[in-house]
Amino acid sequence: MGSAILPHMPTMTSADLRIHNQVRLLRAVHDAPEPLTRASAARRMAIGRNTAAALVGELEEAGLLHEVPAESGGRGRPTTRLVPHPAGPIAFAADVREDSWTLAAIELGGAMRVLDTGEHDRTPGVFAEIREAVRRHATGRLAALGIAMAGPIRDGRRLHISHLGWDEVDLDEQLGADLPPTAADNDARLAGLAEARRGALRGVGTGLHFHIDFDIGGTLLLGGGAQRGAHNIAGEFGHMPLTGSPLRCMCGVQGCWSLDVGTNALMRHFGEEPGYGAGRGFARRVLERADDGDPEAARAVDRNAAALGRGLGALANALDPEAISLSGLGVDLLRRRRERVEEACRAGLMEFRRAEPPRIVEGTVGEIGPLRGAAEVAFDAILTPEWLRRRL
Amino acid sequence: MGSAILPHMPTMTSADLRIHNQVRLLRAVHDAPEPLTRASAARRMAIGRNTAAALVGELEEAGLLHEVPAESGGRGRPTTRLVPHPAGPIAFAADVREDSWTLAAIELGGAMRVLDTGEHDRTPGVFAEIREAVRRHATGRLAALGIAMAGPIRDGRRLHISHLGWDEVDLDEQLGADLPPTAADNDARLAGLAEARRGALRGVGTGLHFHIDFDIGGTLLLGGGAQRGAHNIAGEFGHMPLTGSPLRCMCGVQGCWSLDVGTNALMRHFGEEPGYGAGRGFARRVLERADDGDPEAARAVDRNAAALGRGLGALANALDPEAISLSGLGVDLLRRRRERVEEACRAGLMEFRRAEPPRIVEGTVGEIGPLRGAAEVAFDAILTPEWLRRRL
DNA sequence: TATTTTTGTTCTCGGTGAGAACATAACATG
DNA sequence: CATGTTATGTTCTCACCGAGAACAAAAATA
Repeated sequence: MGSAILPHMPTMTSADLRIHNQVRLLRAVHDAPEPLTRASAARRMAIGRNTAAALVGELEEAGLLHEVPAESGGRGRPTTRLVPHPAGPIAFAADVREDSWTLAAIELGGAMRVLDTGEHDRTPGVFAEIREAVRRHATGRLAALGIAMAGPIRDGRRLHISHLGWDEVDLDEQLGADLPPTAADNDARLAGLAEARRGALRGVGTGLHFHIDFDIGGTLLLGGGAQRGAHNIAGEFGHMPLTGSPLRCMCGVQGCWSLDVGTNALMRHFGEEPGYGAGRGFARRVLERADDGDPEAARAVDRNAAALGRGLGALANALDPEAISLSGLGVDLLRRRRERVEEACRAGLMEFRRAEPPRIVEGTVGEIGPLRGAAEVAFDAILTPEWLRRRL
Repeated sequence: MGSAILPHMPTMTSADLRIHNQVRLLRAVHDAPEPLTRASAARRMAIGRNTAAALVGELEEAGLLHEVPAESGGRGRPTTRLVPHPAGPIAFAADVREDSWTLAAIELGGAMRVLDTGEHDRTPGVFAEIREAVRRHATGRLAALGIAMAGPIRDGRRLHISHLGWDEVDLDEQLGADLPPTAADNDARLAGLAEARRGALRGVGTGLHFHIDFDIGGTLLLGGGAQRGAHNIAGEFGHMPLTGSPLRCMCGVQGCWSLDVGTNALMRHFGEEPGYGAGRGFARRVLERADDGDPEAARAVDRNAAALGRGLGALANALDPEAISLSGLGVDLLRRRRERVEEACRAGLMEFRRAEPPRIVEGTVGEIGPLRGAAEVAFDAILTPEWLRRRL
């Protein structure tokens, strides 16, 4: 009783109602774990089979959906599966790591195919490479582009990626004007969105996802969407002082959680200078040594895991998630030190929350989380009444 | 491009479309800063004047809206103001403080009238008093009840209020079954909701509100709604370790922000035992002495303000609010130490956020924030297609 | 071969909001 | 005081929608 967000209540005519239902059908096809038929779509959408038939007919006419004979499934009249139309919209998704990039194509329903990858010199010149790759692979079906970036993107277009030395890089300027509609977002957020749509947090009303690499970043997930904030730069949970570090962070603040969780913290434990690039190998070796019984490596991993748990507990007090998923190094920490993470989390929970702590789970989308999430935000731009009105 | 929350897309027929528009009109009347006319409602809703006339006619017939002659406003045919129907729904709102309670009635549009107040003995017996007061004042118009509580309410009905010694108090049990549909929520969250709907955060897409009394609690506000969490117990930002306190909090965790912000922190500064009741007077006297130049009182207020700002900075990194509003002691701290709060906030912001920090503003709803918020959640339950379908 | 099950197709019905045209009632101007 | 202007209200027609029922079709089962 009493929902968190006031429902969006747009102006609507009968024609708008039709578009509304066409979008619902496309969204249902896109999100369904297994292919839909007309009758199953009608049931899922609580509409008549006549209405479903009309919607499917119009979307096929518009080159958005297609029907192919379904495998025989027992008694009853044979039916068809609803699949992406051969001329239907395709989204490109790009994932920009700090020294490499990947471009993939995704169609309605989520099937993904990697088109191109490359390395880059850590300058904004990477966007020229991506632009070129998009141009090379684009067809008339290309409808939207999603881009995952390893850092915050203020207002959706101003990049601040401190470990690449980028400050106030303007994405629109870098990409130029001849790309399809483009949405860029932070890679940790997109990884979280991927878990919410197609991974460990599917169906979760309130969730948190954290990606741990050199440091930790994440996103608050609400009803299948990611909380972006006023300027699109929410999610920097790693830059909250949750574990009492006396050190100054490279973000400009003292005491960030990121100083205690992630590869940088492992490196610092051994007196190494935190940095990027070769650090991942270092973290891998620390984990291996800890597995092999090296006490100092074990201590470093213990502290990382405890710090992770402490922060998760604090965030659970504030945001009350049903589940928390982890990716990157978070999966490694969880597999090796689940009890320690959960114990530290529990210690950070207010007394009355301890009987029912949030579930802490491994993300299931894996390393393609940012790419998968970029695909989802591209399709979010497609599966709208506005886009469909222009297409019909 | 790409909204945070996936839009809710319900099944809809022509009849549903009508109900949809009737709800939109009622919501518009409820939320408008000044009374609407038919023509202004039509403009605001982007519908024809004929449709507006039909909607108004049906809602008048249903006893939900009424038209009274509007004051003459220049040239043009005289029109009418849309006002609550004399037989229209009324919401009751109750605010339960730790030793007193208030009951008020609110009609569509937000006009509020206090019906009853009382003191209570800090036991759940207060609910019998409220039940009795509701019964005494109820008429056939009573449609919903909202209740503000000074503590978390798990799953909307299980109360945990540590400073009253309540643990696992079941609200449904306490209230009985013969009240109208009831929504209970935390007072800090309801105060935030009040600011979002009718106060300092009106129109803000992403906001934070904090209420400071003995400690600090708040809520994340998104699109006019409050983020509740999986079990309705989000918002305990005060129980995150944002300011490095070594102390153990009464919530069961070490290092909570609430140990450094609020009346309890002021009391502790002077070696007083944190507690409730008389503490507010103590806080008032500390503020007055600080105003009068007492150096120790000034130091205590300085530290409180600095701790407040530090925590706000950390939360701004994580949640990226456009604005942050404060109530209770927060208004006092802001008025006296705005520079200190803002400076500490800025120091806690990541470097690239400092050019555009979130606005920090005084809440404008005032002490009736929780009551006003309780009224809003009660009306959220009324202004729905489901409620309207039953009513028509 | 007949029956059952599931899905597809056709038809009619009643709902909606839009837009245009006209009507009404005020105020401003000459 | 008459006329024109402005803003709103009312009426009418139109074209859109989805629902529900009935019937048709194509499979599997008995």
